Amino acid sequence: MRILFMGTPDIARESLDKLYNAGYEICGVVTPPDRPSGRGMKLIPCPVKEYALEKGLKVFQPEKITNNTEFKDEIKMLNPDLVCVVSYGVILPKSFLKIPKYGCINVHPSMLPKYRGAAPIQWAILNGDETTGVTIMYLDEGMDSGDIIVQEEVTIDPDETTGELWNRLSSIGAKLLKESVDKINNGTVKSVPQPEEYTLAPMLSKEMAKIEWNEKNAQEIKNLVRGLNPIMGTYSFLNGKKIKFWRVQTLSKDELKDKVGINEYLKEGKPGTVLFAHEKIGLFVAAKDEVISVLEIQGENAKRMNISDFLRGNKIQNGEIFE
RNA sequence: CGCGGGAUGGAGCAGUUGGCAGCUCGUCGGGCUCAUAACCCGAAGGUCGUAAGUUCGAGUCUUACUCCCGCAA
Repeated sequence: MRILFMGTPDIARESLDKLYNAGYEICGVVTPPDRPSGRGMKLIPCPVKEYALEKGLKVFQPEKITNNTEFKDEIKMLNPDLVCVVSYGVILPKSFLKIPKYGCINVHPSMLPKYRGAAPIQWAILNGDETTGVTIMYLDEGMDSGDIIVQEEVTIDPDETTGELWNRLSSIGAKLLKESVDKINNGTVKSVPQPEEYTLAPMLSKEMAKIEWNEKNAQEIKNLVRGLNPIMGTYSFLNGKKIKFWRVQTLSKDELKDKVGINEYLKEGKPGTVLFAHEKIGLFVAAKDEVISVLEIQGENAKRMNISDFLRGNKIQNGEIFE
């Protein structure tokens, strides 16, 4: 079985590794072109390309796939039996999908048809879902709309971050992909069409990362923080400085009162107000309803650190306001 | 050569026009307390990222390098 692999990030790398180690012939690896990124605008190869180079696999980096006959001809020459796509980031045209004998299959980290699109893991956490999963499906011309081969559901821990869930789903995805390829290989594969009703998980936008204290309640803020960790982090301004929150917990005002006693801010602090700050106890900020306890934080030009370390060098007074 | 910030005891920070290296916390020893996010007394711990230069004298000024962070992608 000759497999052409297409993918970009680390979640894809794990799947590729699984197939490679299972002994399948990887006849080629397709990744997007290296783009200048990061500090200094250096060209940094994506994880999948890195892996492919390590293993001496043939790498293709087409600028585009639609209307790219040169690339399609190259792929036809490879004569792959199956194409496996994991987070490649581009919708493939029909003319490409028809090339491999067994078609193209995809690993999608959600329970399709829920969360079609670019950011299914992030949205599952942002929405505070209790479960999500991984789907292996055939690719068709739509976005994540093809027939389902297999799905596995997982529960989401209330404190789990996107990064943590991402890692778990990567492993499950790799496992399911390998099993699916096995079935295709021995001819026992079955698939069913997706139910009609679907939801989308669109790409995240930059603006989402700012905490709107007046609009979100404590649980929503917590979901935002863990949903954007470690993709971009959430931020808020304190005295004109951009502060990022990486990990927070929620608690009620009564619980905070039991912990630190009553003070004037706790009585009438508006959302965003620092209700209590102490290097040994923590940083507590008023949300619309309850209280946010900040556990991991990052100051301007600083690195991430736990709240105690941060408060040692950055004195925050009760009553200061995040906005 | 995309723009900018930073590197100072174990941790987080301050250090003014170059002139004995400081703060909070932690650590160790002692005291007080039923208790603590408590308090009191004492101690240890730094060749100030690396290399060179200016100077009587550099954490502080100049140059190069390494690593970290933010923006932008």
